[in-house]
Amino acid sequence: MIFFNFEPILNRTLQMTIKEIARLANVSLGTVDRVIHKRGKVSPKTEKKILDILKYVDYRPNIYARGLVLNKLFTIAALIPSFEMGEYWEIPQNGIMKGAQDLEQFGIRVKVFNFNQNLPESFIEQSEKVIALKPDGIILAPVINFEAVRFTKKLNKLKIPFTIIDSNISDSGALCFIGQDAYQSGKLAAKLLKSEIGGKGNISIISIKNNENHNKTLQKRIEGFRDYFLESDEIDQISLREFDINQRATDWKELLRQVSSTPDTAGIFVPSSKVHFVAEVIEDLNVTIKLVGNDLIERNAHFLEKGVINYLICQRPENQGYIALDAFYRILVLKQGIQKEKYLPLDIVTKENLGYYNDALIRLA
Amino acid sequence: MIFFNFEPILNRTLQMTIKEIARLANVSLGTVDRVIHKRGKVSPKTEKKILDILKYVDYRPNIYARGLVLNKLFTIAALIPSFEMGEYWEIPQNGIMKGAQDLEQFGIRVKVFNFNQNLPESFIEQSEKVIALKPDGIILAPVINFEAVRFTKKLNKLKIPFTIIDSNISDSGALCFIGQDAYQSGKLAAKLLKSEIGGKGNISIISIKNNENHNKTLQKRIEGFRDYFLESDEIDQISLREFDINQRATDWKELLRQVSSTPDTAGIFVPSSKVHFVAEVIEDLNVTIKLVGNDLIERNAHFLEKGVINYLICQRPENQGYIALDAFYRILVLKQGIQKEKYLPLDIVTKENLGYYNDALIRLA
DNA sequence: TTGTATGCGTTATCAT
DNA sequence: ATGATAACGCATACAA
Repeated sequence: MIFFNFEPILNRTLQMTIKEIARLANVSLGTVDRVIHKRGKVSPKTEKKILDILKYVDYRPNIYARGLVLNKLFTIAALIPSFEMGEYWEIPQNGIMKGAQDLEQFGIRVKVFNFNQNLPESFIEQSEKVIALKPDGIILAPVINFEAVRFTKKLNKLKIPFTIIDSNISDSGALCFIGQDAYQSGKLAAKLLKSEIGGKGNISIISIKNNENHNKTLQKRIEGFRDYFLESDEIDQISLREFDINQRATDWKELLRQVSSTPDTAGIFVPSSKVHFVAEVIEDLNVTIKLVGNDLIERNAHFLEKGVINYLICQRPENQGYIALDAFYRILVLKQGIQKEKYLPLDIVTKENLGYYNDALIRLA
Repeated sequence: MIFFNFEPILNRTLQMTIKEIARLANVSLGTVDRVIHKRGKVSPKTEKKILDILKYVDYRPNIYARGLVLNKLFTIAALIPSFEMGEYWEIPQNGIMKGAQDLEQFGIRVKVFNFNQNLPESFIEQSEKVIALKPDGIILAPVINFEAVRFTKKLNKLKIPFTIIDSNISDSGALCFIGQDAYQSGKLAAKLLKSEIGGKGNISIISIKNNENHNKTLQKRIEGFRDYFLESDEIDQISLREFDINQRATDWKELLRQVSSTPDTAGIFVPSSKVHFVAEVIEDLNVTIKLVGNDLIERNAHFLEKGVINYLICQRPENQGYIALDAFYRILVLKQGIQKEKYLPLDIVTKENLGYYNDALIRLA
């Protein structure tokens, strides 16, 4: 039987200081510093000698000393949708604010700019404010895809580093993307709903939107949902129907009521946080339709607890904001590298584990 | 319509320094320091004046400066079970090692002590080594309950602060507990299994153990599992059977095969990471029994992918270790407070979302 | 090309 | 009871 007993950390010697390295190399600490920061004006010979030592002792600067002397304040701008209380974007924003609190003492400041996700001109207006601020970094939620792409191009020209959260833009030049795999999220929803309805029956997919824009996340979730059944062998026992509801129509609630109560519906999938609107209808009609949706907002949690919504699939939106901020901390302050893509787990939330997702925000990379 | 646009951070003035506060109070910075650290030898009058100013400006020390001057190395000992590669405790240990890496530059060092969880004398031996090290803090996994309780009493006497992970000890005097709600975990397992078997049939609960000890976590999970059906209205459509398998018996695999293949079994719940042993049997017998268990270890992930295990309930064990370490960082270095209890979410892992749980470790509070 | 001096904010020690 | 000062490790401006 093999037992492990790691002790790599304790075995390491204490961190070397520049002073000690200077002594080892028989030079002054100014010279060592010039090598470390590649400021030149060092003879090739001594440079090599110092580099060798640095490598050998695995020199890592004392972050306290560096933080103290730099005494720098980094400003990060977050450009995310506005929201009313209880709506989805409140959660990522909370994560950003929580990160701001934690990282303030490390020299990271945050300014949030909210735009109306139904008005491209609002995005443009706020994005110009962001640029005027000349931040050290930007966190971008590209929910208005077309304008967001233009914005990223501008940022690349201005050489302002940025991270993307929520939904990705390919080849945007972003430092990293933090978000979800929407396609797989749809597949997961399909699996859960199938299990709930016992493997056969009619399923409705209902998209509820507030504008005409093409919503990538919604589409990918639906795609994944559909594909799950296409790949399944029980394809003939399940039939899918799709409905679109536009909240701008004055009678949208009535329309929603109609599509939700289509006869012989065993299950409904709403690929967004707006699933609670359908839950209201189902509760009101008092029918037993299994319901799966996305995002743990208060309204959805309410119906989850009541058993009207059966499953919610979540993407740790609070962590998205926090991690985006932490990424800048690691890059700007700690001068570390970070991974280019961070896909957060697709959490399955149900009545039974709901309680432990409410304050699940945890720091870590 | 109300839109939010938080900007609390940017509005705050730059952090005050002790020097500036001294100037405001017309004293030297030595006096201010004495007040801050309650070292006395300050006249009540000036003390009050300084305290008022400190409060007014919401003084927060510069952590870089403090870290630099303290230049202290804290040693944390982790006392956790030993493991063979791929076993459950490898994961919490990995989380601890990851935290050690991240926090090393902040002056936190970690030494891990592994004990054999089937041998109380091994725990005693390792716990004595821990005490001999005189660490600044201890992370304890009290899987051998009786001995662990005695150990915590000793720690309280010695005034060595400690945190508890995995399963709790009530009134132990620990700084905090980081773990799971085992009872609720069992309930969740019941819900999932019930949904999978379509709400009726025979279910077996199989406990696989390696010793005679009373295992609190296992018991609570089973309790929760049972209670779910007791509280359910369909109680008469489901029947529960319970089996115990002791791995010390030479023929335990054969026994496991027998209980797993009990006729008319629609579902099996294994309240531990050892569910893969049952999965092997089910796969071998080539029967369609729905299977739910705990913990995302490699062997279980394997059977999840194959569809032999239907659901795994996980408790972010990697984060448990990381958070425990982070707690000490916050207490010892940042001198912050922490919450006394941190229950991690009960994650539901299935074939469809498995991929995103593999590297889900994230820093944060 | 190299070495030296100063200061960042806090803590702790020493005089007064 | 209070004030002055050295030190932590690093970055940088300046002197040699």
